[in-house]
Amino acid sequence: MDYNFLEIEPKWQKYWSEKKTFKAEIDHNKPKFYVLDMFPYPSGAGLHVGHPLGYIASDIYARYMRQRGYNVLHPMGYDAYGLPAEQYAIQTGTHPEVTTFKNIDRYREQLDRIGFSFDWDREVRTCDPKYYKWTQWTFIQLFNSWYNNDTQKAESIDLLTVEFEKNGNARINAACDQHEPFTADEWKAKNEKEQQELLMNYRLAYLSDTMVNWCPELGTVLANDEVKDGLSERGGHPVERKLMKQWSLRITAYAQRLLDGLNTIDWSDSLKEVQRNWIGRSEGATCYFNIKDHDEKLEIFTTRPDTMFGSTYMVIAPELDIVEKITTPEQKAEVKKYLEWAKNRSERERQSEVKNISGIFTGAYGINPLNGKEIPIWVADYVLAGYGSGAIMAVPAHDSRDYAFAKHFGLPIIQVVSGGDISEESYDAKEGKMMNSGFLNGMEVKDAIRATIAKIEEQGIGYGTINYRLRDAIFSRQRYWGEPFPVYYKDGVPYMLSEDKLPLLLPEVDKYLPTETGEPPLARAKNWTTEEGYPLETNTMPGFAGSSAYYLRYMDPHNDNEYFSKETNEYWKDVDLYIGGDEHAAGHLIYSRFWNKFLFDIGIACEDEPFKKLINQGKIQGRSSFVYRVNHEKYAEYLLWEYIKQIGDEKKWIRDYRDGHRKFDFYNEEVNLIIEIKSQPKLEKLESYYEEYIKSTDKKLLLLPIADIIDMDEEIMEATKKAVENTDKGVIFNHHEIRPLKPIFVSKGVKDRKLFSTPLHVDIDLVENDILNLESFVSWRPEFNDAEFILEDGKYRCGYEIEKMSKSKHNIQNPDALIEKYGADTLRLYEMFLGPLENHKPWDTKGIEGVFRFIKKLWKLYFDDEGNIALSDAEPTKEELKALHKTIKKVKDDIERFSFNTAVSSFMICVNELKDLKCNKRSVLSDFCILISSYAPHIAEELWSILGNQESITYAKFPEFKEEYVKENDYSYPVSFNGKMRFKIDLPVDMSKDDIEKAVLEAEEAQKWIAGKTPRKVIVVSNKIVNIVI
RNA sequence: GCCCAGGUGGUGGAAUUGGUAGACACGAAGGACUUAAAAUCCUUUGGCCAUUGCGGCCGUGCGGGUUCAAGUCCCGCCCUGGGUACCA
Repeated sequence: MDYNFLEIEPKWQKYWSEKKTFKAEIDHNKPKFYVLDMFPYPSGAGLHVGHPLGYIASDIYARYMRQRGYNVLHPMGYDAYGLPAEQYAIQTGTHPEVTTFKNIDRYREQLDRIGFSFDWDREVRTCDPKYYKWTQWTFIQLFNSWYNNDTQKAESIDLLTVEFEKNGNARINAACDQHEPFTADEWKAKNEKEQQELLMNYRLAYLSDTMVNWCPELGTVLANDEVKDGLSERGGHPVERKLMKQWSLRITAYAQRLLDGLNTIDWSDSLKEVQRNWIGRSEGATCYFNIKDHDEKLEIFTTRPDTMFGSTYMVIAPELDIVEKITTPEQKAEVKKYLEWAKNRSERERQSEVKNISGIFTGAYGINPLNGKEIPIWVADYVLAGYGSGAIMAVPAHDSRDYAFAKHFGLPIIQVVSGGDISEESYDAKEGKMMNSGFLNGMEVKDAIRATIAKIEEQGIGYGTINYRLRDAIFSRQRYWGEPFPVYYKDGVPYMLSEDKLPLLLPEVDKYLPTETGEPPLARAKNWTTEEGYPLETNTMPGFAGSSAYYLRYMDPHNDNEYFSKETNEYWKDVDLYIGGDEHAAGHLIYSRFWNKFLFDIGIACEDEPFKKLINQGKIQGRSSFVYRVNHEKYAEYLLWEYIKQIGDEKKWIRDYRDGHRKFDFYNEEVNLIIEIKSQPKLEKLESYYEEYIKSTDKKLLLLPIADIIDMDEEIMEATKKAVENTDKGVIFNHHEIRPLKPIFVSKGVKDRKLFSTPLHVDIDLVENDILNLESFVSWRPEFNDAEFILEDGKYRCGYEIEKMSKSKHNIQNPDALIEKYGADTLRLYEMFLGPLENHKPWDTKGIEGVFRFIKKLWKLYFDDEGNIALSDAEPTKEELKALHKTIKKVKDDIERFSFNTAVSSFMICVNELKDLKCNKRSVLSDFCILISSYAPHIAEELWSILGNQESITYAKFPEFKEEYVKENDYSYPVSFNGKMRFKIDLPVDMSKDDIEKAVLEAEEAQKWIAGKTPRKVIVVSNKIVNIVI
């Protein structure tokens, strides 16, 4: 019987699906284990080989844990809202749901062919009303909550209003935009609208005028993590700053908890680092500086209060209102000009520009509270309005930006921390003793920071504080294809729908574009109002809304009364293993943690952190192939240059490309060489053109007519020749190597190829081992029918480069084709064998053959030469047991430390050994079958049934490792001399160190190296190594 | 600039706690079987020198150091990839 994966694989996929083998149900007799993949956005292109990488790894882990006796939850679903389907809808009128569902079907089909052990009964789609009902529900809860900094958790807004009635806001310490104190009476005096407006400052989901990233091209705002380098992450369109009324989530309230939580979870250091940077905590002090001749104070934030004595000027961000208030009449005009200029610079301009130093003096002076010195106040756009208070005390001696600014405008620089030279650059390190700093002198920086904070607190002019870079998450999108907000407006004030009205269904619209008046597409919906006629919100939620808590919904996906039941949540708790790409490090993974913490606060979720262990699988990159097309012009130049090298000293020659005319490509003192190219004067002008030029120069003229290799009219050619011959200075140069006008491709190794050819992507299917199939190439690109190929050793060798997989690069590897050729088991094993899961690695199909050979070898262990099942019930030999148990240990260890690639090689080693031992023992092969079943489930199921089992191998017990089978009597000691391994000697494992030393020194080989000398030292490490120092 | 990860044969990678560097594969070369091809099997395969066998020297980006012993630890550099950027 041959290994026929085309038959085996669909057979077992059908079996699993029919028997619901992977259905997970609460079972209190078993420990739970939750393995989750980041659910995919179903794009139109389908899966390529990079997608399943993480899914295969998580599937192996899930299957392994089932065999270890865990109750495994391993669900899959779809992140179904997204821009591509909407863009397609705008172009074609097709409802995004139609496109999305079609893509989902295609994804499902592809996923099914790889043999994943998902519990498909739990599938969720974010665009399903039954699902987004709970996204809307959570939004209502966020709206109805505020964050209490005293208790460090979200609390009900109703309790807050009760407190306002009683005491005003005096005793409330909230994460809040409201700083003005008010009394209970003042609160009660407010009308409904005013109260609502005030409460908006407290709510965790709030509506406000916010500076947003507006993308005109996409017609929507974007979150900070959706903008890269001033361009939209999707589509790469320009993004500008704009003030708009938008829903936001007060994620900043959770900044400290999001930071602290990182210490409790098992994520990679680099990923935690990304999150820490994104949150951007900095400790420092807030301090108020008096302004000379003004009642106003200037609030500043600094992380270096210790350097306050070194502050020689202050800077305010141009956006701040206080600028106008304090500017002196003399400076008014200048400042106004500057503010105007700063305002009109777009965000992208500001970012892409080489750091220009700009700023203007306001005429006002601040007073340094520690030494009473008057220091000038400047306006400059290197200070950002959005961070801290938008104003700084500048300490040029110890901050590089202040330093550059001070140097530029000639402001004083005073060193206050010793230990660095500030003549060329600032000394930013927090090390050294204080100087020029009054009461701080002689202190270490750390102590000085503490002392300064104590001092300003004592004087009541400041306090120690913490700032975060994290911004609130803007939650409105002006799009159609997203969750509608459960919000209506009464008198311009937003109210939540009652929960029994959920889900608020996404309405039908005639077009998916904004309205003529610029309103979002939902404004096109008919009767988009409540029953009472109040208008509904026309924005929709962003992509991260639906993906922020899908892992919780998997626990109880069909529950229409609750998000998920308490029972299911308390059983499944949190995700034990989460696998996905690192592109979500700053977006999804922060939002999810925030969302989860909020649900935890309101008592819905029982765990504070959602993802205990997280692994980022690396991207699989494509390996593009290239052919090198000769650029005729450059080639001619190259040949010419080679010629020059032959005739003389090339150093005297200059290559010139000026004016883009490329008339005088090479020249020296006596001669101009001209390469005549396509773009030349009209025929009638040509003769006079050259004659004029020739007259104007004393030099000799060497003309290279390359009409025979580029399109040059014969007449023009003649005219050119004539022009040259009319003078006595002209020479016509003909190079014998110049080739006819045809496309030319040079093989990779041809000398100086880079100088005259340009690489061109070639479809990877036309290339094998970097050798191009010329016939297929020409039929792929008929326009190169008459092309000439410059070969090496009779072959055309292609170049290659590792790049992102994409259609335009012709390097897409589709898993379907590989599954047809090798089967899903081989694909699974190969993707794991490629390298460590977390590495980015190039896809290269060369290696898949080796894995396929291995699978076939494994299959053959169960059969004799005639192809009949041949299994023996005899006792396994010592060697067979050793091979098996070595592998059991290795595979178990490797899976548990997520080293999937090394487990595959230990499978290979084991099969090689069993094959050499001609092992056909049922017990050994049976255990091995279980070992490999998580990696290659189809072949394992088939062999498992051949072994006589009736049930699926899914719940077979993972074999137990027995030390006794791998124990050896002897260990082969490597013996090294001065650290260099010289020979090996077999000695009993339990031999004493003294005896080992003796035995080694007496060994015949040892004598050669000792060479009569006395060893100075002998190091014996039991069952490891012996080192002799001579 | 700053932060993080990494640098090992022709290629992907292995070496888990400082203890035999290059496991396992790919590719390449040679051979067996075959009319031939495919498939399969066997041998060799880090570099250099020696080659009649024995062998020897060098070698984990570079330069130092610690150690009986360094791919692994420490110091200083170089390079690659990623994140981030007037965040005070």
